[in-house]
Amino acid sequence: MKPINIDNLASLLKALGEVNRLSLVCQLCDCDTPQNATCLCSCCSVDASGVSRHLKVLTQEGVVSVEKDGRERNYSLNRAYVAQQLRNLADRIESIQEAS
Amino acid sequence: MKPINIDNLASLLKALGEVNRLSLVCQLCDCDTPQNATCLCSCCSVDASGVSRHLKVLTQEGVVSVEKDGRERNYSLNRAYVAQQLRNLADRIESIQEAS
DNA sequence: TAGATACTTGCATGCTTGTGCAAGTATCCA
DNA sequence: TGGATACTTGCACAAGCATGCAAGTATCTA
Repeated sequence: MKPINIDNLASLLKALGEVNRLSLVCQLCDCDTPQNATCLCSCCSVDASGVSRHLKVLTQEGVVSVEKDGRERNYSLNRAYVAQQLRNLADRIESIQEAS
Repeated sequence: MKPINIDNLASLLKALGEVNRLSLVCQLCDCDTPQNATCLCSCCSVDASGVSRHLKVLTQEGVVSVEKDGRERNYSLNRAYVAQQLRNLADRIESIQEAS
């Protein structure tokens, strides 16, 4: 079983553990193309500056990626990375470890 | 795909997204028998009252279960539940949704 | 019964975090 | 060039959260 870096994992989970940020992630789940910040504003109850800040946190944690296009920033979900982190923890939780 | 209740999931992730709480969870991962609070104190850098409060949060979120035995409380990880929640989100994140 | 052990809880404190507003930067287009 | 659009950032503020200490409750044991 892979070792888990608790600090890193905790900050990823913390990033996902805020309602508006999780809403942003779920919104991006449902899109097969990158979305800009204005579009993403519609799914959560904060103003544009709040969304900007939430997206910054998600970017820093590797949850989303940004691509600049003119005056827009297009965000896409790092599906494989986030899913892998979650599954890694799920695996660790479900299987009793060897004391090794 | 199962619908996800964002509020509930966010509070579960928030509960897991604190370093000391995640340490407690990882500690419980490695135990095949319930552990009491004193024993769990060793794995995180807070005093007994802090551990007590963290375990309370984890209990309220369904992450762990308590069983009282005399003056001790024995905690065990709700492995199936937590793993399922994490995998459910991972599935949702990895598969592009139908607009349906 | 008295003291020890296991855990919880009230209180105070300091740090972090989410938020809106207003101002700022960058880019587009007429 | 000048205004509109897209996004970010500084500031202020309120609320939330983690923490230790000290006191409290519950249970055990000598």
